Amino acid sequence: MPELPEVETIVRGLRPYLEGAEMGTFRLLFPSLLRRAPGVSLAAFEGNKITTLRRRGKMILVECEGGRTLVFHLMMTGQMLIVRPEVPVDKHVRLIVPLVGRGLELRFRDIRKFGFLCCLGPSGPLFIPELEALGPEPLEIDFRSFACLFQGRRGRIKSLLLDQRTIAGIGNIYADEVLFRARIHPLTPAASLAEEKLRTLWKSMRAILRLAISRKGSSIRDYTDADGDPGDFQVLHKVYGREGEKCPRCKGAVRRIKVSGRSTFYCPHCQKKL
DNA sequence: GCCACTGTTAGCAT
DNA sequence: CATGCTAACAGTGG
Repeated sequence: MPELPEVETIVRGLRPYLEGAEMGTFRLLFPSLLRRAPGVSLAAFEGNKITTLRRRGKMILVECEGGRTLVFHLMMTGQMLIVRPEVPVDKHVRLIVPLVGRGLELRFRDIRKFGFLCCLGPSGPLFIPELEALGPEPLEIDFRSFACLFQGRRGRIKSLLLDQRTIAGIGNIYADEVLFRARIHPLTPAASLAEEKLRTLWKSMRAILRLAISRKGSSIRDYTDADGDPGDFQVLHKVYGREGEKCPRCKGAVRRIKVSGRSTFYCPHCQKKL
């Protein structure tokens, strides 16, 4: 579930707990969490101090002294929790990282086991394709560059917004919300969008993501930030999950279709097909 | 119980 | 190469 706004919220919540903290002995409860593990040991991170927490797309980067970095991806159900050690460890906890001297630990919990962790740095790889292949950040890209993303592309606009190599961090919910705000039909061939429409799309993308971040993301299913705050952007979802409800703009009914195998909500009246 | 559905992505087919 | 489907997994709801 976590898309860019949720991951950004999680990172901001974790910062005060993690930056400057020394990591103790890792407990890896689900070894498959570790991706491309050969030659990489978590033990190399023990005793390292965390310097900086960053977000890239939907990934969380934990940068450590000594040039090592932990890259987490929450996929659909991953959670990063800061808890006291006496809090019971349930069966979905995949990794425990004690924070030395703080009476707390970081736990990676993930019901569906899709999430992963990559270790970068000395002795391990410096680059991983997951990170390198990522497209630009939606809140950093300028309009000119944004427009170029869709030139000569044959895909439908929603599919491309979801494609992390095209642009990073947008998932199913925000793709629908952005397209609704821009009044663009999700099946519109991306290359057919006129400059004016693309500018509207760019502005809508920025507005929706910024608003969602300010509301600490959307509380859906397993999501909460580090402090257990579920966020409240979901009440502002205009179309996502609202099949049959009235469009807030024209009062017509919100429709649901499949695009790239994903549930897609839109208003057929406001978002005309080209 | 069974089946359909779920917010992501890699990998394979086209 | 680019694009589209499906499986990977576990839980929930009809």
